[in-house]
Amino acid sequence: MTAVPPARISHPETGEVADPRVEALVNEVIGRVADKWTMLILEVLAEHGETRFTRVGELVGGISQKMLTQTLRQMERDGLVVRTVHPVIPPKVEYRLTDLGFTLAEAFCGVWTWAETNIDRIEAARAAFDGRKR
Amino acid sequence: MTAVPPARISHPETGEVADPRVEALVNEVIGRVADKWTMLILEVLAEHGETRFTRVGELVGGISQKMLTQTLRQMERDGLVVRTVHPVIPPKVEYRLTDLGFTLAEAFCGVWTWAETNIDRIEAARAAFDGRKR
DNA sequence: GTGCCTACTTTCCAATGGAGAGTGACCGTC
DNA sequence: GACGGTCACTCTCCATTGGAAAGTAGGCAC
Repeated sequence: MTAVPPARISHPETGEVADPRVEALVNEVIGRVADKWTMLILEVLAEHGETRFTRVGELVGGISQKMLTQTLRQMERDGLVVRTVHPVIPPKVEYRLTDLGFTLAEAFCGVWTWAETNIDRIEAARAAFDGRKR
Repeated sequence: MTAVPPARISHPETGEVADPRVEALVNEVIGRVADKWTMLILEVLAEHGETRFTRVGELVGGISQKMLTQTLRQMERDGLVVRTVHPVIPPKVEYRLTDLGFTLAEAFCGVWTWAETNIDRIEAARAAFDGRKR
C-alpha cells in the first residue's frame, strides 16, 4: 500500500509495463475482482462493517441468493472477507472485510466517486448517442 | 474531477451517504462499467492511445470479436471512447479515450496497482482456503 | 405435531459469452 | 475477369452463467 509503483497509464508508445507473466496474473485477478457483485458487496461491507448474510443481500439490492453465496465464497477464498459462523439456532453467519478487502475497497473508492461525479456526463453522452443513431 | 466528495467508506453506522435515487443510478453505472472487458479495454486504450479495432483485441487478449464490438459500442455510448472511421479500403476504424474515459482509467488505476501489489496475498489466501476445505 | 427462523442448496429456465463462419467493399495478382 | 487478401464487423450455434423459486437442516415456539 505504501510505495505505489509509477502510474501505469498516460504513456503510449512507451513499451509494456512488466513481464507478461505478471500481466496475465493481474488480468486474471482483475477478471475475478472487477465484477459487479463483488464491487457492490465490497462497498456495503466497507460501509456497514460486519454484516449478516441476508442483510448483505438487502443492502446490495437485486442480488439472487445464489450469486450472494457464490460471490461471498469467492471473496472469502481470495482473502477479501472473513466468514464467521455463530453456532446458534437459527443460524447466524457474519461477513466482514479483511485488511486486504479494505485496501481493495479503498482502491475502488475512486471508481465510486467517479461514478457519482460523472453520472450526468454519462447520461448526456447516452442521450446524444441514441439521438444521433436513431 | 475537482471537488472530490468526502470518502464513502470507513464509516459504519454513520447512516447512508446520499438519497437513494443517486444511489441506484450509481449502482447502475457501476454495473455497466465494472465489467472485466470494459476495464481491460480502458487499460489498453489508456496505455496505447488511439488504436485500431483488431489491435485492441490483440492487446486485450482472449476477447471474442463479439464482445469487443459490443463493449466498445457500449463505451462509445457512455461517452468513454470516440470511434473514428476512416473511409478507406480496407476499412480502418480507430478508438481512443475521451476525457471522461481518461478520468475513469485514472480511477481504475488504483485497482490495477492494488492487483499488482497484492497478487501474492491473494494466491496465498486461495492456497490456504483450498487446503483447509479439502 | 405444524410452523417459523436463517443460511444456504438445488432445480429449472432465460440470458450471456465464446468459437467460428459469413459479409461487404475494394484492391492487387494472375 | 475469377481469385485471394484485408478489415471490421455480423450471424449462428452451443456451453456457461445468472435469476426465480422451491427445497433442506435443525432446533424452538406453539
